[in-house]
Amino acid sequence: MSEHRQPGGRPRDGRIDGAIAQATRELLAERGYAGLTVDAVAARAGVGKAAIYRRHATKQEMIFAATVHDMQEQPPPDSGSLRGDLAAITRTIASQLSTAPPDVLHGLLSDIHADTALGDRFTSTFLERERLVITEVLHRAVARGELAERPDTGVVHALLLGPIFYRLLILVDDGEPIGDFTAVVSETVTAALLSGTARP
Amino acid sequence: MSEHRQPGGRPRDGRIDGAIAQATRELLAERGYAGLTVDAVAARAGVGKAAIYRRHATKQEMIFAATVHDMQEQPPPDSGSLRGDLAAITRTIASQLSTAPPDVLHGLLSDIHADTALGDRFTSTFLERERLVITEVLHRAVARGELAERPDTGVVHALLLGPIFYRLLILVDDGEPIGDFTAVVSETVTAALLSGTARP
Amino acid sequence: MSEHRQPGGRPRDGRIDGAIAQATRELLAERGYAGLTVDAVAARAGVGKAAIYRRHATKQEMIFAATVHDMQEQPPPDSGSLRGDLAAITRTIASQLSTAPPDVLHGLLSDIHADTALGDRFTSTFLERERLVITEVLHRAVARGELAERPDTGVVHALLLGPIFYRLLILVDDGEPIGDFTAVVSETVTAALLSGTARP
Amino acid sequence: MSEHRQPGGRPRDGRIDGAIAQATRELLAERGYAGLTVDAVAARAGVGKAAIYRRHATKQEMIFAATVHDMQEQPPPDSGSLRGDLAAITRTIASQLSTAPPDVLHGLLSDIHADTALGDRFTSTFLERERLVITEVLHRAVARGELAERPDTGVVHALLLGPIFYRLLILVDDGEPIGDFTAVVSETVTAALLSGTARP
DNA sequence: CTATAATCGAGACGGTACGTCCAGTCTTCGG
DNA sequence: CCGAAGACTGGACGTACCGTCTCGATTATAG
Repeated sequence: MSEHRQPGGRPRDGRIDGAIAQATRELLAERGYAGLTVDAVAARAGVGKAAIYRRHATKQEMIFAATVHDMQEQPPPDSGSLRGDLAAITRTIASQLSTAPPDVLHGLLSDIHADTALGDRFTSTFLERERLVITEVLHRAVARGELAERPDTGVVHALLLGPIFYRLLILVDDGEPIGDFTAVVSETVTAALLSGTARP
Repeated sequence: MSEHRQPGGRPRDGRIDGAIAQATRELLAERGYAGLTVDAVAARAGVGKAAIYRRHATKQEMIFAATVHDMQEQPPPDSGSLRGDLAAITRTIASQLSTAPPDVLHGLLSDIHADTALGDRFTSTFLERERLVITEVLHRAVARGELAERPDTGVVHALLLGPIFYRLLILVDDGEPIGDFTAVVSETVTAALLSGTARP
Repeated sequence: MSEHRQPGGRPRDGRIDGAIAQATRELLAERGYAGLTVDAVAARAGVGKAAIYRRHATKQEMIFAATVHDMQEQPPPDSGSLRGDLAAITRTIASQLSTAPPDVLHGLLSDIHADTALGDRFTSTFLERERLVITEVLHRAVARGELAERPDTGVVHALLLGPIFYRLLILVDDGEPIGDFTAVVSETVTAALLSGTARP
Repeated sequence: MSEHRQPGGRPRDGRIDGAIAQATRELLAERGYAGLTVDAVAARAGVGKAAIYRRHATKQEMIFAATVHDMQEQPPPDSGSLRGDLAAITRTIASQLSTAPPDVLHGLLSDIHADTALGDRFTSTFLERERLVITEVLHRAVARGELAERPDTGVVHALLLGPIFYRLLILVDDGEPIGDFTAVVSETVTAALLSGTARP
């Protein structure tokens, strides 16, 4: 859904992309994922449906673009210790996951798993990037001498982010502040790694 | 959606409930969550749509009933140690989550979070039961003297089941056998609890 | 159900109106009034149901539009005598009523009397026009000097068209050719008017 | 739909027939022909649906029985003249047609023409009886010497009853009292017959 | 300065599914 | 067997929404 025109013809109006994204986010907040219709987005954005479909192949792509647009994970600055690096990662993920309501994230995940193309985009945009971040942090720990060998990235990935997802997307209405929880998670995984427990 | 019959009138045909549930499961497997239609379920089950809607208010309720029908978690038999109990829990959950394809579970979670009524049923049917299981296991560990005080159930809940969900529903296509992974998870959480790391 | 387009938007495809009307007429002929379904009309016309409901609020409106589309009665050319004018009217009505099978006309009348909006449209489209035709013909007769005063239009209306309706829609399967009968009717009414019998 | 029980088993409760008929008539008056449902009739009559279908093969038969149950035309007492006899017939028919609202009669006619079995019953119950009445009256007139030969019954039938139907079922909302109109009709037909106009 | 070409809002199009409503049948219980 | 109650199949209804297409009007670059 990009790279599409060389000269000739009227250029796309850049403001429209923003209007679509904003209308999408507003309507998701107002009516929920299931209640979102493309017609409503077009109306709210003051835009024709064709303008939307010229930019996004499906409704799901549109939502994807509008909600996760800039979630591009970067490895955290080296904090000097594995403990600090993992804590930074959990905090970042937790705050990103908190920006959208749970029903939107579930809807998105559902559509992602129903559509191969979107699934691949999701994997390469997020999961792959998360893997890289974790691999980098583990690499630092090995270089520092904190870890004797590099643990399996996939295991750490699930161990570290799984509880955050579960807490935010499944349990949802726990009263406790999420900050305390992320600290427990990173601390637990750090301890497991340092003690060699989390070795498959 | 239950207990609504006093005498008089033809009783519901119990076989129909089963036929609907089975047709739903078959079609979910064949066509995926998004491809499931109520008409197709009715046709496959050899049943009128009215019979379905007499039992389930919406398509989502029908799927919910058909897929999670008997997933009623029981506390595992006392294995004699916290380590053994937690390992049993992760194995059970992992095997239950593996029975349905990921797109079905995501679809269901999505619908659950889009519908308060369904969400409440989900919470009380599953999450609450999982909480009870975990609370019971932690209670045993305290009684045994393995733990000095009872940790927060919610934290352990997310710490234990989160990675399983993440691994099965988000990462999905990891080559490794899931059994090894569940062992790592339960081992990690056990270690954290015994060492007192997972205290909020 | 008309005059609703200012610029903007794709214009209605005029061919679709025709396709709907024709499919409706064909299916009425093939399956009868009771056997007509909107889905079948859409399928036969190669058209979506939405296109039908964009044009007609209900199935009945669709049938109404398809069957009585162009039945717009005009006063017959002045034949020079009341007798000739009335004969022309009965012939016209009889031939129009013969174009649709009786079950269609009864179904339509039934629906018309069940729905005020449709009833008003029917009245203004047909009955009013028939009244005008008859009034005009009676006016000519007065002008010619055939009649001393103008008889009540409603009485003549029922006296002239009632027998035709009854014969075609109620008795139905009389062997005699309808042409002979219309002649008798117009002759009878003419005689009654000229002799002053039909004066209330 | 009759003649069906010799000994054995519980006898039919005769009061039920009446309750069904009355509930049908009430609901027709309240909700119109199109709004009548069998369930509603059963509920109003305090009766099971089976009791209705044990007595009437279809909803239409039920309505037929409830509305036209006793409309059994008898030849009017000999008034001494064709004029008087025809006037009696039109008055009787007009008063019978006025007992049910027009939408009910149209609905019934529509269903009658959609269903051969009902159509035959209608024909033999009403049309045939009307024919007999008219034939008898014409016979009297011939015997009296008022008419030289017996006119075609079918023609007189349509000529006499057609205007009444048209006036009551099609035009409907004419302000004039129907009594005046029936007089005009019978007078017109009488004159036509006596003068020999209505000869095919 | 005109021609070409892609854009825009608006909204109609085919298709598909939803959830509702009845008709007519069947099944239970009790009388 | 009759009766009330109510579940059953089957199938149409009218609504909603998706993704596509068409219209007339705009707005750039290319010639």
